[in-house]
Amino acid sequence: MFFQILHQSKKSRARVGEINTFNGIIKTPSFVAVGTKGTVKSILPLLLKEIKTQCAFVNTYHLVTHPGVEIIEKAGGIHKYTGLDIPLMSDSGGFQIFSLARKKSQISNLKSQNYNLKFKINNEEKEPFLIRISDNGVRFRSVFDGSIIEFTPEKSIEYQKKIGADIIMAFDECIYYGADYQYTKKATERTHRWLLRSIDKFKSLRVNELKSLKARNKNLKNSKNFKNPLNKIIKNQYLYGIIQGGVYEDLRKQSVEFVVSSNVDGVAIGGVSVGESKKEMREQVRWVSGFLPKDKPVHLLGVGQIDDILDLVKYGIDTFDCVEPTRLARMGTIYQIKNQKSKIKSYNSKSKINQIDILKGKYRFDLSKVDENCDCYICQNFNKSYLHHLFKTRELLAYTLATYHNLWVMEKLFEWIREGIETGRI
RNA sequence: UCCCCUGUAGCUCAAUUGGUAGAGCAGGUCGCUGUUAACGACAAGGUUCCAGGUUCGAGACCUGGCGGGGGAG
Repeated sequence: MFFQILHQSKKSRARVGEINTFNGIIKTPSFVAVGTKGTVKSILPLLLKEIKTQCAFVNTYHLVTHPGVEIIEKAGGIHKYTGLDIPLMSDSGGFQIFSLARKKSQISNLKSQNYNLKFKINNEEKEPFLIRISDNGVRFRSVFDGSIIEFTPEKSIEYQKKIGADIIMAFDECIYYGADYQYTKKATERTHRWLLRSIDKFKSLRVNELKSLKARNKNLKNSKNFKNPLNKIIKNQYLYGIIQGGVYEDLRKQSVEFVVSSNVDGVAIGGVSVGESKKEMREQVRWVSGFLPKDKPVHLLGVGQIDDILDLVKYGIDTFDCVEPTRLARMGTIYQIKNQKSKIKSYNSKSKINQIDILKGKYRFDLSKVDENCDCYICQNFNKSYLHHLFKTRELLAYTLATYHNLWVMEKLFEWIREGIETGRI
């Protein structure tokens, strides 16, 4: 069974569960570390094991631009290619419609079908990375070499099949913040059509695979080492559909209903954390929370910050991917576990975790532990002054130490949350 | 003792033929939510070594100090 709920909270929609993949089990609620280009930046895969990171998130667009999906497939898939031997999810590339556009004006140009191939940033003409969105798909420019790449739902699925992550995403359009109702409706409906095409492609690839496997089996059956790998091949990837709908309640509800009723293995909520306020972001999740499936895992794309997570778990979110702990770590922001002895009246994530900026001058002479209340390798072995020093002198180890610690704290947070649900506190 | 070079922001350096000083780094503050991110934004910071002089006007030119570097004896 791909997903099962082990404990359902009576206080909220929060639940403790398990996602079963062929590369391991993910205990949920869980954090998904971001490893866009096939690496959780600055962290060796073996350290991820130590941190107990359960799952990582790679990006199809980035892997298509480099090194290309063919070579990953040839290497035996993303797990083998990268050494990331934990469950992996891949994003479809849909987020890049938002993130590579950068400028609203560029989207407006796209909307009005006047495709300016150049746009200005600081009076400098730039080639756009997002060239065109149409019903068929999207044309991007590679951030690696500027070459033009086309993404359609079919291609995204094909790419993701070759990459070989355990959980893959249907191709969607991450709608920019500030889009009007009309555009949001149009884009959301397009995402729905893309979902059906993603599912069709996903199925047909599976059928083809099955056929070729059966053919191969005929030759293999008599072999001594033969074990029936059919199941593994047939169900080695799971497909999630993505909910859009922007900041409009009715569109969000239409979207969740559409996605949940479609034949997917899990659902993801997209189009959040694109510049809206926290309140708006939570609202968008709340609107759909009552319609989320009970028998399928629910992923929230791109969230969260420490103080977002608990509330969203209560809305029924099982997994979260976010660059926050890893990016902040590289920028010198270190999570700190607050003194657990202090009385915590209302149980929330913020009351548990703090942030400090290790680059601040005051840490230069501070020999205290990076985090007094943390038992990770970093906190057992290094002090603030040393970490500050590594950052100020741009020593590469800085990024590794900080990322290790932040991911460790993230895992702690989710451990508390799972425990809290199991013991009825959440 | 003499000769040459030099002195501008905490540091390293800019500043057209003299038109009342700019940048990088450091220091400071802030930001980062499906990673174009070991990133980005902002603010602050100077009686241009001192004292005279030339000039409408000097960081630039002149004189004399003082400090630094180099060379010759």
